[in-house]
Amino acid sequence: MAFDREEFIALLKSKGLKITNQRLLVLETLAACPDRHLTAEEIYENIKADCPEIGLATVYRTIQLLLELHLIDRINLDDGFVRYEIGNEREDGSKHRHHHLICRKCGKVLSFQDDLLEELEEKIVKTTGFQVMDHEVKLYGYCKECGGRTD
Amino acid sequence: MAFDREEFIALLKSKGLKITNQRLLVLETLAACPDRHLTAEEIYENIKADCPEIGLATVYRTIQLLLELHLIDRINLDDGFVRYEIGNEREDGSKHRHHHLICRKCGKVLSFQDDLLEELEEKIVKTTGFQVMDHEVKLYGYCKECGGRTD
DNA sequence: GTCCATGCAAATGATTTGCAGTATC
DNA sequence: GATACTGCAAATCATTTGCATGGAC
Repeated sequence: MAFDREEFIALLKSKGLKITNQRLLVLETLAACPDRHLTAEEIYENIKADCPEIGLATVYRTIQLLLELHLIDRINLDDGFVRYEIGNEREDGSKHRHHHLICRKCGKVLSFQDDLLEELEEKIVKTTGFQVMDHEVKLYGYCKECGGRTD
Repeated sequence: MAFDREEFIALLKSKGLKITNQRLLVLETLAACPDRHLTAEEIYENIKADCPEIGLATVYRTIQLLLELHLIDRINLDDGFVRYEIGNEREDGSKHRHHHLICRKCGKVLSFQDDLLEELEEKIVKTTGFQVMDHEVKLYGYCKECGGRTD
């Protein structure tokens, strides 16, 4: 899952958008690093290896496009950089966003999947009438390697 | 809780920091709107009513200071602005951060408190060895008033 | 009086935008 | 061949910083 080149091309076509090498490269770069969380600058640097003429503005414009197509997600780890990762919707189309464990010492980011929040979402609908469609969870702490806190 | 002027003054003194009107005003402004989530610019505009000579840079510097003192929290609702709110630690000093419900239609932000995540945190320690110290949860959806989704 | 804090203006840095050239359809 | 997309450079906008003045202790 995650990235199907033909599917992406078909999607672009169906929207009347052009298939360009740059668009393929940006999505491929994000698909190639499902565990890393790349900044726009990192995506740009990665692509420049294969395609030195690409411009940073194009990377930003493509990211915008991919966000609108719901192919990628934006993550903000509050380290001053916005990051992006390939999206993962469930077969039924509902979001199955995974969450992030952020190490306060080394900055490493681990991902985990958990649907524990469904219980919480139900509770919220009952008490506030707010309909929850999506959620984002960030957990801050210390990874196994960094262990002892140094706050 | 939330804001005690005398306590704040004592804290500044104990750190060798000076008590200035600007510092008091920034913290008072945040304490006065516990439910709103103000941007630096909004805090600045609010204070200018009482104290027109205050500079935006001072607001930013004071926010930085208050974050370091753990008196306020930073929230990022991904609307392009970073927001701040008065902190609320529990008596035992542990964090009791509340979470945010963000309406995709009107942009309203509701807060809620819930410790449901403690269960999840335990699970994470067991499976990954990651020690969770703090967490942040954002739930996106539609508030009671906006009801029907318009995605 | 000392030194920290402030205000202003200039600097920074991520992201965006205008525009002319280029590639896709 | 028309038009959407790209690359470049300039513009933008939140936030930070340098520096001289002002205020707290």
